[in-house]
Amino acid sequence: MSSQKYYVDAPKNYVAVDCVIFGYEDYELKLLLHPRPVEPEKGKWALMGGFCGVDESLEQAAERVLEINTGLADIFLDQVHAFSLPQRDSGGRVISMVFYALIPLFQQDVERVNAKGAKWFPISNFPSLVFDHSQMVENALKKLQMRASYHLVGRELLPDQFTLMQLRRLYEAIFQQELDPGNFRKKVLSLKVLERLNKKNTTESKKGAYLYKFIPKAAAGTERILNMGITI
Amino acid sequence: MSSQKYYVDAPKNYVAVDCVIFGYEDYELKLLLHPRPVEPEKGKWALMGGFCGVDESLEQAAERVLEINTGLADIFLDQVHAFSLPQRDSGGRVISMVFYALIPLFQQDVERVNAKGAKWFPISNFPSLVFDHSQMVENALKKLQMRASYHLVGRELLPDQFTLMQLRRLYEAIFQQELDPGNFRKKVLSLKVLERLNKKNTTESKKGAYLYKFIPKAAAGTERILNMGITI
DNA sequence: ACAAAAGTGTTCAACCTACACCCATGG
DNA sequence: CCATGGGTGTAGGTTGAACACTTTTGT
Repeated sequence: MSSQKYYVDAPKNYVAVDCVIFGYEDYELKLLLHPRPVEPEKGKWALMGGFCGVDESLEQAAERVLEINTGLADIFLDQVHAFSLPQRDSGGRVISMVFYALIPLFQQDVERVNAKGAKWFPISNFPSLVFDHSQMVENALKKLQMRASYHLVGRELLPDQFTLMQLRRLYEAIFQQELDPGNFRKKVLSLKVLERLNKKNTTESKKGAYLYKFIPKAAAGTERILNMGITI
Repeated sequence: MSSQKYYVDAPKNYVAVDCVIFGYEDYELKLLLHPRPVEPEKGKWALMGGFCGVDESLEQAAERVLEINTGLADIFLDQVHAFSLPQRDSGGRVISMVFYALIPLFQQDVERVNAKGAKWFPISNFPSLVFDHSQMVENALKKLQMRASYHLVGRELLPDQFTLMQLRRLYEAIFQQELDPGNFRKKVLSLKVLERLNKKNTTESKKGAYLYKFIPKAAAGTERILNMGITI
């Protein structure tokens, strides 16, 4: 079927994906950047990206970019926005689909990440980026906040087992604001998507805090809205 | 700058836009479809679409498609999702960006719309569509519902002046559920984005209802969330 | 008179917010 | 003993859902 040539006269474009890669460490939301490996603007800080081949979907292209740069597969990915102003890339007319990815930082392939000079930056303080990549980050963060106010996002960013304090600190990092510990606990537990384990973590507090894990998606009840007051 | 040839070896793809065009009439949300004008699948019901040229953004391409088919410019457009499975279009590998558009139905160019057999269908009952277009409609409706629960969308779909009943009927059409007249009125007015005029519409009720209009965006206060209970 | 929509008010439950308070323990 | 986080409880305000009630007028 695709051997037929229906659209021979139609224009073709370069199509790329750019990945806004989020991780969480040291109570901070982080962003993975690398020095752009190709001209133009070679060497300047940029999002990781690549062209979309003719036999792969945009999602597959983004997975490929992630796998090459972090060694990780099976990563949460979500479309953010397509950037397509004809002059956005000084190297040519490239339509770029932005994805954001959520990476469990502790299980990354550190050597591969470091190999080409990639670095994690705190979301609150990262260098200026090539082209429209800064705007891509801004859009991606908004979309992540949106998602985080509807779904608990810890599953993709935290270890399998975690304390409620760790989950709260993650949310504080995502929304850049402090949250009331007691209220956060009650709200999150009311969602009934966490299971308390019979273990305690005593490294981060004297008393020790119960560890929780996410109920497997299939078994989880209907998730409810988490009202984090995001108005767009 | 774009005369430089940086990306000569990179793959190129056909890129298209498809528009999910929403209108509102007779207390129903409607969808504009036309018989697909080209092979393959020529003649079957489809969204209006077109290829993205090398000198225009995706948004400009969508505006062009809209202008050609409805005669309207300056239409509200919002990106929905990019569909890019390699086999999604049996005519070739086309990456398609879906937009939804909100059209003030009463000011459309009826002749132009009818010229190529286009028709408005109620959102609750439209024919099956080519390729993945049905899924595009589904995604677009969800996105519209999302937007409508954050922003009052009447500005793009209703006449300049309208009654609160008309606005409520619009929301009932978008969310496919009845809304309490009293509560809707209170909620909407509390947003402080409507201005009551000293005129009444007496064609839809015996008593007559005040007409309202949207406060111009610049002068409007900060819009607040309209909680229509949408969980995604 | 009656039906239908306009417009206002009231009640109850649910929820969010801001705290206070006790518990456990490592230093 | 005291600072820190763990965990529970509570008082007050806000909001949404359901619904009662009065007003107005065309038929």
